[in-house]
Amino acid sequence: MGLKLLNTLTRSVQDFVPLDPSGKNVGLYCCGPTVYDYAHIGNWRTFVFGDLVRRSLEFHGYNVRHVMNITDVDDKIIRRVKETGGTLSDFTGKFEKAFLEDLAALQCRTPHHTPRATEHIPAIVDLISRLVQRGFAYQAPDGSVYFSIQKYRGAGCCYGQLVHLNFEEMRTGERVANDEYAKESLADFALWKARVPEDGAVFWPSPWGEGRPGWHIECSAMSMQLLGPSFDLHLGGEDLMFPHHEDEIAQSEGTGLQPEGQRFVKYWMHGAHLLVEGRKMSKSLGNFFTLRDLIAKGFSGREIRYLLLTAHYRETFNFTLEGLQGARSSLQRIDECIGKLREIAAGETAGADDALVRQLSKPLEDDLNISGTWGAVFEWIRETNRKLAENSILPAQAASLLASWEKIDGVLGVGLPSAAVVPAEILALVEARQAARKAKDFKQSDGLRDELKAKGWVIEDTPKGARAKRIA
RNA sequence: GGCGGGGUAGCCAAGUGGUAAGGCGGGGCUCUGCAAAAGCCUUAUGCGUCGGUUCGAUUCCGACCCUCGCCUCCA
Repeated sequence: MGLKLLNTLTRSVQDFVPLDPSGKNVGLYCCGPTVYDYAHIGNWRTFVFGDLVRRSLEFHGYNVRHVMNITDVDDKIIRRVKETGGTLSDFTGKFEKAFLEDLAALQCRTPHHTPRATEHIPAIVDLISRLVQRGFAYQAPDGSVYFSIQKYRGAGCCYGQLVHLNFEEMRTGERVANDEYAKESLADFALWKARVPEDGAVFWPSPWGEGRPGWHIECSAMSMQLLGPSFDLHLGGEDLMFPHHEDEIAQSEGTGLQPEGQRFVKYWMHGAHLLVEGRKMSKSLGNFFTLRDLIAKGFSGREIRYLLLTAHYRETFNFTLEGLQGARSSLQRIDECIGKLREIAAGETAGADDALVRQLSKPLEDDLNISGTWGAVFEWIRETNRKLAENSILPAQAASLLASWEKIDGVLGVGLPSAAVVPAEILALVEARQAARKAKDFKQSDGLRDELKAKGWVIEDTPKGARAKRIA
């Protein structure tokens, strides 16, 4: 069975069929960060979701080309650069670096390309020029260039495919008024923003005068440059459906570069937002966390990743600190079982158990039902523990189970627990305690146990002897 | 006002027209000198409320209540 995904374009779960006639290569574009600050846990949910999509595609044997943009110029960035007094690249470089570090901490596979908007100004200008030539864009009296929804629609193109908006009934609130430049129509959006004094040193030359790219254009320019005018998948948070992705479709398909009958993007996917402690994240509620905040509280990227991956990507997820504690316990349960299998396998290798791999991965095929896969994983863990308890697993079987888990973990990405290396000093204390126990000097042995605990190691007395385990 | 998600045990969360996965937490047990660790077992006659369809509904239909998101900063 193949992968099925919910396509926002059709609002239905569809079989995933790549555009590539050979059925092998897949182009994947994930809307990346705007680097004006550290990404928060809500942002991370979406990026981890993107990683799950990529890993799922790779699990199914596709050769994925994964692109994630770095938006390093926008209103917020310009404002903050001005406040800090540094240069644009110094400012954005810091947050871009942090972003990539955090992405790695969450055990996300690194995208093959992470293009920066500021390094693609020529491609952006070319794209806008083409839209102007084709009559879909115009320069307004304020010098900015806008995309005309009306002209686009007039040419028989459809605007409003991802969300069903009734433009006649749209509320024209403050935000609209604030964004009013000199557009011909309210729905038009900026492709090129004319330079204003507040921009400081942030501007580039263009056929329409000095200025900078609008919000959506960099994604169109960079995705089409790296993946072609028509590619397979485009992902983002649900809030990006409108206007960001809707506008991307318009300006990308407005170029007319797509092959006959092909869309800019075949499958659009959107990840739901999260709540933190049951409430919408906000700084004033004190439930606004960056990844760094959570790591400072003692949680690992791996634990955070696990928690973010416990719920289906299209459901609002309630992220809590209590949940993170639970994630730690759940992961330990997996680690214990894998650790025991490793001891039994003792370096032996074997092929994966295909039936088991299929059983665990099957739910994921249905629009990434990861909860179903976790359910299957834990059922398998329990069954394995039962066999482990009765000593009925042979080394070759253990090796095969490990190989199977490795395959599944290729999608889940929670990693295999690293083989524990117990320092000699700790080992000596464990042995001393064993000797004391043998001599029935329990006062001494309990003292040694306390000493080990103080050093961060807990003794695990098993029928096969004592063993030290680091306290998480 | 328009559009779109949700309401399943103490918490998190799947799922199905035929009688509720899984995780955390709790409880019990095994092991142990005692513990700890680990493991096993257990934990919803019930799926927002009220009606309807049906042999049968948590699942389909209708109404209502509550909640969240988007409607030009947004993951």
